[in-house]
Amino acid sequence: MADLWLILERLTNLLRAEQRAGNSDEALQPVHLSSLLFLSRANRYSNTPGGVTEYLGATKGTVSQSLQVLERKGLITREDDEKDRRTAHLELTTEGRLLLKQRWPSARIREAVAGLSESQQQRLQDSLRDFLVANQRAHGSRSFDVCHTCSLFERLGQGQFRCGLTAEPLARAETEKICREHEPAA
Amino acid sequence: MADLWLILERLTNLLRAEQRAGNSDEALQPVHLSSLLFLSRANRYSNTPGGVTEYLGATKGTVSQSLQVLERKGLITREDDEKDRRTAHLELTTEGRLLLKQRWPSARIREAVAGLSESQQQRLQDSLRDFLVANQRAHGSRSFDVCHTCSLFERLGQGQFRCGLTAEPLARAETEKICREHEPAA
DNA sequence: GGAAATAGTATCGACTCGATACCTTCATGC
DNA sequence: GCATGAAGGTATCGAGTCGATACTATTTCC
Repeated sequence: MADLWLILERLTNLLRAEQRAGNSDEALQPVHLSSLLFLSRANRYSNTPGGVTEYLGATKGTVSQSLQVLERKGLITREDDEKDRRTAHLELTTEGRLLLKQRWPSARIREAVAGLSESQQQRLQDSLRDFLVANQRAHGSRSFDVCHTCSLFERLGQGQFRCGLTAEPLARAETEKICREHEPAA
Repeated sequence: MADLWLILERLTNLLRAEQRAGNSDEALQPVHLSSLLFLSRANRYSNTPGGVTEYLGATKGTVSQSLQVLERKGLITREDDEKDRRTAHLELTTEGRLLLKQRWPSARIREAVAGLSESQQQRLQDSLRDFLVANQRAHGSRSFDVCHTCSLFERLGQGQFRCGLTAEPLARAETEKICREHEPAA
């Protein structure tokens, strides 16, 4: 299956080039866009510098710098955690949200996907998910999936939900967000 | 199909983190690895600074610098073109070939793929190819495929081949390489 | 209450990256 | 021919990534 590796390689270069393109005014790097995207969907356990670090797979020093850039540009805000004073929670500003909406997904990617039939899109999505799951199994890496698909997610009935890890109640909106502690079902 | 974009995004971050990891001695950036990979498979029309530039989708200035780094590290050599004195052909040194062999594809990616069944692998490969073709159709971007699958490739019989674009004869080994001028069949 | 783990920042050097300016060499028109 | 423009590259600048190392402040564990 030597070809598969080549295709994966070509795909990443292509998507990355796509992310870099269309940077009219602000000089946003791919990593900035990815960070904004992650933060816009991360739940309260994950929207921290550490969460972004795990998601991107970079070192915490590097991510710390990138987040400072985003803050300086007015795209995110930082709010100290109430309980753990070492960390902080990052939220997109209105400006950050607008920028993300304009830039992601890129027009070119959107058009390329639109060029596929419904069934091709579904097959692509399923295949990629297979791959992510295989990678997660092989290396125990984080799955970074939405809260309510987690094996630790608990339905208490009457529209009440709870996280089995922290034992804290979860608001409905929260259950749709990405969690860094997500455990896929066996 | 909002999920598909998210998965693509997650995949690129993952693959990129993979490429960055496992940099023991040499501090090779993902872009360096991609360049080496491309050059190791590019035919004589494509193993130039311009070819790498198109493949990576970066600007020629940026690529020029990266190639200087690779040359300084002794991973590639440069040989002036005989006919067009403006350009040069880049080849991997023995050291470059060895390094590429060790680092690509990364052990983690290999293991993740190995965790998929034969049919899953095939489906993934087909799906990704669909996507690349769709992108190529939507934007007329280069397909960067191997010579002998090109619509301009000509079989002259008796093991003789020719490029319909340059009208030059092609050695058998050459027909297996990647060409920047590749045109997919309609 | 002290030691160790955790979350993050500060700083350094090599490198990416886009933009701009520039240099050769080739192609085209006349 | 020969000028003009196009094409392929390099040089340089500034902002930013990136890993490594060192550091600070908090929390957790015993």
